[in-house]
Amino acid sequence: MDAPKISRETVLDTAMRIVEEHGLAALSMRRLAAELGVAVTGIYWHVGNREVLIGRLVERVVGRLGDITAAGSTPEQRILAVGHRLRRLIHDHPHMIALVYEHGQTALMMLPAERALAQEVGAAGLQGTAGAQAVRAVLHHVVGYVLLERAVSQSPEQHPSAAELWEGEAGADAALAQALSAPFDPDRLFELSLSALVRGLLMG
Amino acid sequence: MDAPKISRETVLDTAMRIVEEHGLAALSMRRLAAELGVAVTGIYWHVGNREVLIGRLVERVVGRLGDITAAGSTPEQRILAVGHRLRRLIHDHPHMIALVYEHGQTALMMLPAERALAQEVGAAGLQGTAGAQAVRAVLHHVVGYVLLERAVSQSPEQHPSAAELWEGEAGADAALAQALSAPFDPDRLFELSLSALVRGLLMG
DNA sequence: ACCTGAACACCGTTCAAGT
DNA sequence: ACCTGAACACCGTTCAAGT
Repeated sequence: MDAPKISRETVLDTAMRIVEEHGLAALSMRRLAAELGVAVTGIYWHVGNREVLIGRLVERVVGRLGDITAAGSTPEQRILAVGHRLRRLIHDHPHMIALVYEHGQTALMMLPAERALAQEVGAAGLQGTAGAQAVRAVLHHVVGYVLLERAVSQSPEQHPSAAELWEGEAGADAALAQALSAPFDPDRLFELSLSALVRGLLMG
Repeated sequence: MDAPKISRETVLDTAMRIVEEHGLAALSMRRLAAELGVAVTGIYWHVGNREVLIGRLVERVVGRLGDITAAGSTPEQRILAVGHRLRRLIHDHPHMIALVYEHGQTALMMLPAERALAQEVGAAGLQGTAGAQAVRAVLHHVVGYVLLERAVSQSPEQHPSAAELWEGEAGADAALAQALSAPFDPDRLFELSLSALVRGLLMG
C-alpha cells in the first residue's frame, strides 16, 4: 500500500454527504471513519477534530454559493426577484443552511444577495445610509422568514389549541379570527409580506 | 428516609435552571442527577427519558408566557408596539426560545402576540383573509428578525471580507457601498423595517 | 413507590506504536 | 507521512435489585 487511503478532501467530501443527507447530528467521527473505511483515529491526522471539520464544511458551503442576479423591469420587481431567489437557494439546502446558521456564518452566506440588492436599491434611488438600511431590511426579512418557516413547518402538528383559541371571537373580528384559524400558504405569505416591505421602504 | 428525595417538579425546576444558565447542550442526565443529589437512573422514574423531559420544559416555557398588550394611539403605533414587545420577550429568554424553536413549537409561542395583533389589525380596518395575512406577516417578520439577529450577533467577528467586498464600487453606489461596509444598529434596523412593513401592509 | 448499581452501546479525543 | 489499537472520560438508557 503506497498511496494514502484518505485525504483532507475525501474526508470533507463524505462528511458533507452525511450532513446533506442526514443532518449535522448524524455526523459522528466514528460513522465518518466507517464510511471512509479507516480507523476512527485516522481522521484526526487530516482534520484536527470535529469542531474544525465542521468549520471547514461551513467554509465550503459559503464558498460554493453562486451569485444571485436580479430579474424584472422595475426596481421593485428586481428586488423581489432577488428575495425569491435567496429564499429558493436556502430551501434547496436545508441541512447545509442549518449548519451555517448554527455556526454564526449567516452574514457571510447573505453576501451574494446583499450585492445584488445593493445594486437594485441604488437603481431605485436610495443612496447612502437609507439605501444600506433598505438592503439590510430586505435581507433580514427574507432570511428571517425562511428560518422561521423551517421551524413552523417542522412543527409536529397543527396544534388544536391554535384553532380553538380563535373560536369565541365576536362581531367584526369574527372573519379575521376565522381566517387565522385556517392553515395558510407560506409561498403566498412570503410574496405578500416581502412586497409590502419593499413598498414601504421605497416610499420612505 | 420517608419523603421522596425528588419529584417531577424538582426535576423540571433544576433542568430549567441549567438550560436557562448554560443552554440546552449543558443539560445532561448525569449533570442533572448530580445537581439533584441522586443517581442518574433515579431521574428516569419521574420523567421517562431526556426527550420527554425536554418536551415538558417546552410546555412550561410556552405555558408561562404572559399576554402581550398593545400601546399607543393609532393602530399603526399599536401594531409596532406589539412587535417591539414580542422582540423584547424573545430577547429576554434566549436559551428558552432556542429550546422552543428547535422543537418546532414556535407557532405556539407566538400565540399571545398573534391575538394582540389580530385586534389591532382589525381596528386598522383589515378584515378576513387580508387581516390574517397582515397579522402573520408582522409576526413572521418580528420572529424571523430575532432568529436571524441571534445568528448574526453570534458571529465570531465582523468578517473582513464583508468590508473588502464593497471597496471597488464606483459612482453613485459608492456611498451605498460605504454604508454597507459599516456596522449597523440592530435596534434601528428593526424599528425601520417593521414600520416599513406595517406601512406597506396598511396601504393594501 | 422510589431509588441504586451494574451493564450496554454509544460518543470525542489522546497517544504511543506501527509501517 | 499516514494509519492503527488501546485507553480515557464522557454520553443516554435498561433492568434487576434493593428499601
